[in-house]
Amino acid sequence: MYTVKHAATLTGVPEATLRAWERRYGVVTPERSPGGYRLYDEGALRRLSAMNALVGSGWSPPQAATQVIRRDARGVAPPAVFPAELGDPNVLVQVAADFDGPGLEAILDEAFAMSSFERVIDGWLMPAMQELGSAWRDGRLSIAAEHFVSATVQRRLAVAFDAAGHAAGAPRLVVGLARGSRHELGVLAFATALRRVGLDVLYVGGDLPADSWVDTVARHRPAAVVLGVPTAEDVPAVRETIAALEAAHPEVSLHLGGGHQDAVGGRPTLLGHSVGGAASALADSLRLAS
Amino acid sequence: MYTVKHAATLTGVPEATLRAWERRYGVVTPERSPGGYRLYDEGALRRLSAMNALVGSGWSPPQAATQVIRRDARGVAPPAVFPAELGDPNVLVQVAADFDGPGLEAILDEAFAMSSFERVIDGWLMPAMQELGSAWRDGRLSIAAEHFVSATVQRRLAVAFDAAGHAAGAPRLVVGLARGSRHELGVLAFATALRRVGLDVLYVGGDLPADSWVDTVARHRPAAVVLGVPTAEDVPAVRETIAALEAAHPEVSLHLGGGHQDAVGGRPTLLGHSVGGAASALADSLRLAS
DNA sequence: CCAAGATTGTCCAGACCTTGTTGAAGGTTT
DNA sequence: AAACCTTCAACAAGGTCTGGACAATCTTGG
Repeated sequence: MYTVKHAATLTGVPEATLRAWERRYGVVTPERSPGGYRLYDEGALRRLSAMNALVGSGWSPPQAATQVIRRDARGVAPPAVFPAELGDPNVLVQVAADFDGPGLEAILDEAFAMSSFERVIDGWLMPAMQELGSAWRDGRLSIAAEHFVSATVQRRLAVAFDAAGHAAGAPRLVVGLARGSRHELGVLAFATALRRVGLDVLYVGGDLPADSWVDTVARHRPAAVVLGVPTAEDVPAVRETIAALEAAHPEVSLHLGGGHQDAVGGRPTLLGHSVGGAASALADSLRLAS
Repeated sequence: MYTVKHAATLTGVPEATLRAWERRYGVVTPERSPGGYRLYDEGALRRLSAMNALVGSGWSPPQAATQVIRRDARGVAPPAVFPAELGDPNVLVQVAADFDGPGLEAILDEAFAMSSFERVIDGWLMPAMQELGSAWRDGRLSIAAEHFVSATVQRRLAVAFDAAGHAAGAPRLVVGLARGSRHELGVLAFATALRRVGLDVLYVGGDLPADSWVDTVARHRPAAVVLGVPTAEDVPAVRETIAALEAAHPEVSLHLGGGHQDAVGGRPTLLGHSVGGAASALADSLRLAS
């Protein structure tokens, strides 16, 4: 149990505001000590952080409070809370089960308000999508539910990618997936992170045949190419694409990302599994090279 | 719920005008906060946007208002907005050839500023995408270029879909593609148009197997199901999905859209090839039925 | 074609609402 | 005693309310 001051530092909301939110919107009703001191528990803190995140991303306070209360009443825990800790990846599974569109939007708002884009992707979104995938494999979730969430998340990432804007004059990269490969989510997140470190990213999407990769590289002369390897089934097509690119453009530097990057082998650099880290490392190496 | 200022920025209509339209023509009657502040919901915003579009294309305000009100009350489609000159569909082919990202963004901005969403889709975007496809078939364009443009356009549509918002309480629809079907562009545009006529749209994306369609319908009991048939290859999977749905949920009404809707046959309603017209016709029939 | 009248977007003033924050007066904890 | 907490009142900014007013524009009758 935490006192007001403690709660204020943990949530980042000033004490007075904490009390005002309680009085005006009833977003929490903390226990009281024998002497009348507020005592916040973890749940209260979670709600306050959630409210703070929503308000921070533009929701009006009463709206944010209603949202937080409504969701809490239904037992869906908000994703993120404390400074260091991003939330439980399972929340996505729960909104997915309910096909709760507005709830999903709120959760994404909260999550992205909570921390940097890169941290949210690495620390929460990708694990949560993993969890979603295994919920589907376990039969806890229909594929339609998984689809619904993926589609919404991908739309959100698309917005982020567009918002990250163009960087003319910076080293150029071509980013996408090999023929047959369609799980764009991770590679789109990575493309966004690359834009955010100031690179000029050409995103070609999924399912691009090897000879098209060759054409694209011939035409744009990128400083580097990034291929996603989201599933084990993608490995052969990725190898094929790499072979074609190495034959036609031996000078271009190849990089692999995604869950099955290690299974590919060969010369390409492996980017690892941290979107943020990989993006800045790649930017550094390209800037050094140029 | 949005305050006046928010509503003004979202609809592009100045606050004072918003109030005047309410006072003079009663085009909306927003809820009020306890303190008397106007609170606009999604439906109000849609009506205001519609009115703004009509006024912008030359209608007198009272006419526009009665039109908007009548459509909302009876589910009747708004008349076609003025024949504003939409651009040459070939421009897309040209930016595609150059992989000109910023240029493409600019073209899309311009197009969507030109007229209503529906008109831009029907009168420009879909023809332009057709043109793009045939440029690729003729070898005038690499598949990578086609990909690049499709991916960008789809992101733009995703943003529009999210911006169209939720309509709680309205008839619900499930919209998506059958197993193996992956050309989401048209169906996503249609889903957006459906939201814009005030329906509660659950968009499930592409590549959804027949039994998942059945599950989704069982869970959400939509008033109608919309399946896209973008290519001739999709026909068998669409038939399979229809058969499964008719077996499990004979009461739900099925609708087909997309370029190859005619090839499917059977009982489902054909939506035709105009996004705007089909959306309001569908809204009309659902509202009559309920 | 012009003048009278209606319409429409915009603006204004003074009152009221919303919300984060501050302060005073006093109780609690250690 | 020092540090912390309580409530309640009040405040400053920023936003919004109403109702009227006004210039520009459109419509209408002559």
